[in-house]
Amino acid sequence: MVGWGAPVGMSSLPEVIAVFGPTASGKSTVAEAVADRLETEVVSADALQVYRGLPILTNQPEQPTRLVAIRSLADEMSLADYAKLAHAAIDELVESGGVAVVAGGTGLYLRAALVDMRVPPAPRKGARGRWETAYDADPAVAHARLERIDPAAAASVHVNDRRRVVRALELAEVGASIVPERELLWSTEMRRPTIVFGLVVPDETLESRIRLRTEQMFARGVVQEVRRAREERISRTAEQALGLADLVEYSQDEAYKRILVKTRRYAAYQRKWMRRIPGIVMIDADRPPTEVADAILEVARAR
RNA sequence: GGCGCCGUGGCCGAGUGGUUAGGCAGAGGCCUGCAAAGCCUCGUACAGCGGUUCGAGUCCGCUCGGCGCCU
Repeated sequence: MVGWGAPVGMSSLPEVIAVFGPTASGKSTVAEAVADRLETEVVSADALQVYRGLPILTNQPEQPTRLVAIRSLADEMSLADYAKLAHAAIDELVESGGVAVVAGGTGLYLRAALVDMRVPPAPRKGARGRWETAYDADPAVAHARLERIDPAAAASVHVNDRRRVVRALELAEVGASIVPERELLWSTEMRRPTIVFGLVVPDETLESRIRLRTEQMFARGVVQEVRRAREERISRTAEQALGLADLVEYSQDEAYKRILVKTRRYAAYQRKWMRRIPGIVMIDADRPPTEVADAILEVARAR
């Protein structure tokens, strides 16, 4: 990958092996196989699998995986929280076993796990609500205000982007900025020696896997799962789980269709991320997971 | 066979004489504490043919297709 080289003639592995790919590409199974062979564990980089209570809907892996089911549905999650936990998990695995396997579905989370992005501070108490109110009163005025106190931020955040205008204002107010001093999101400066693999699956294969998985979700009882989960408070972040709203607002048949459409869209989104990850090594994943895992280990060792 | 209704871009769906409806899907881009999210950009379609008109998706006729009702 970058920043380090293996001694010539020696077979050595990077400290972190990351696996990324679109939903239903077989990420978790492959990652588990890789981890098994290396006698280590998988650290999940998935914004929704962190929640407990929706194992079917969020397609949580069967094998115990780090950072899966660690939060209750009432909790909010954030990039900064995740990054801290991910770094700790990776460090622990590397220190004890020499290598950690990171498997991601959420592009941003995967990047945050691998790179040391300096995530700007959390909003001060009340700041978020205050700026949201201001924004709702008049977006143009809010944006103009941002322009005065943080021109760079104003230039990079569109007036219609409520979330970011609000976030930028919270930060500008305390002297920070939503605009990073250094581009780290796409940086090749990893925290540790790392190699990232991208699972490549043909369109038709992905489509049929998505269908199969969605059908299985229903067969396994997502409807009941969601109904039960809905009885309690669900945080704004957990609320975004794909299908969570559809399953209560629409008939089962209609919900199935919507989930299919959204899952496809999500897969396309992940593929875009995949293409942009610097230094990513594409691996043909249109074959049994164990073979994919072998291919990954082979490439990783050759580095 | 007769009568009536309908036929809009991949889908849904406004529009009844004179600027681009809109939504969803799709494509491209952005993204630094909500990322399975959010934001930006991108579509000249009106079943076909003919007619009326300065001008028709919008009016008239015929044809085709669909639905309904009646003999």
